[in-house]
Amino acid sequence: MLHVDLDQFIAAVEVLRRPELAGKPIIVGGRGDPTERAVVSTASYEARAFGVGSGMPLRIAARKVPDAVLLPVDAEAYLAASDEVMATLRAQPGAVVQVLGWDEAFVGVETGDPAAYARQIQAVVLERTQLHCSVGIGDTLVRAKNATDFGKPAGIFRLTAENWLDVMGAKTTKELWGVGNKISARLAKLGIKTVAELAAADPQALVPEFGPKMGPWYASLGRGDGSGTVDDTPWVARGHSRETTFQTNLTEPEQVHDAVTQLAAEVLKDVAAEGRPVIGLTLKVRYAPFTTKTHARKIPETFDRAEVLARALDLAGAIEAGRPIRLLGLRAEMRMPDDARQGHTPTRGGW
DNA sequence: TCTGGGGTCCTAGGACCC
DNA sequence: TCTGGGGTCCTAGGACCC
Repeated sequence: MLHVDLDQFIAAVEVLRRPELAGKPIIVGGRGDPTERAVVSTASYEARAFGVGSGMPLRIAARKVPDAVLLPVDAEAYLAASDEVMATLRAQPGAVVQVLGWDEAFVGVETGDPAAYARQIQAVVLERTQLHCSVGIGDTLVRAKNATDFGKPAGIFRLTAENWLDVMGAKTTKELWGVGNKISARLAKLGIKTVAELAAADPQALVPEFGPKMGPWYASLGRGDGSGTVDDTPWVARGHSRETTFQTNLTEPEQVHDAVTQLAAEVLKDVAAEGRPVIGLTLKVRYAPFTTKTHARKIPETFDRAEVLARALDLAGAIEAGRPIRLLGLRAEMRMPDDARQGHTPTRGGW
């Protein structure tokens, strides 16, 4: 199968409607204001040369590239461009398309010459949308996904059981799709630093540290193994969430009370607007300095307004118990029944 | 250097049941 | 008086992805 990934997608879309920006360092993020709390969504290659990348605070990025063109995120424009790209992929002969995000998708196809098919995709996407893409070819989803990195920009690379360890073996486990900083560090504690070491690990030996599912799953990631099937089942969202980040941290109990109450009210509106039954509603908080540590409160299914507010206040109380209060953001999540994809391979994230 | 906003999935531990 | 062994469900918390 193939993994198709648009090159510097967001920046490229911006250049298409403002051709005079071509060749300039472009940074897209937040509202395009580097004095605000926001992060970089995408930087053009010219900006990346200064060390700017996705997820970097906008303030820092702007400091690194004084001459950068800073642009606000325009989600609608990117979604429209994305739809065109995905429609183009679906129109290819024999293509089964699984969308992973605005700018990437798996394409499953039976062909004797995947490289030629990949070149064809690049040509037709460029012709139809004026966007360049890189293509990874692989015998599993994991290998195809990792292969794309070696094809960038605008190239093609192939990873199979044959060359997986030759190419990936010496890399750190963090390079793997699904292994981040935390898991990489926990693996290192077990003496596993490289992909080759993870590939050689006994899957059962990882169970005590990572659990019955994730332990063997990480071992298979190290080998590049996993599903070899592209799944084009129409997407059904399992949940929706709303998140707010405060421009300055909240420090007073009254501020926390007001903010939690307001978010709870917003998400209640979302629940009412959701056509399907909602089976859960959770409020979470984010602290500064940034940690993933959260407090959460599950809201009963009645979604009685008073009940929601009571839980919100309970959450506010829990926040205040962990003084001093330095509240960075709040998040409210609702969940819908997810009978559609029971037992699906964990890919975590994406669409 | 200081952290968006939208998602997905897994796990530990407690409550409860037979 | 002290306490098996198995199961399910729920809550809170954590990790990762784009």
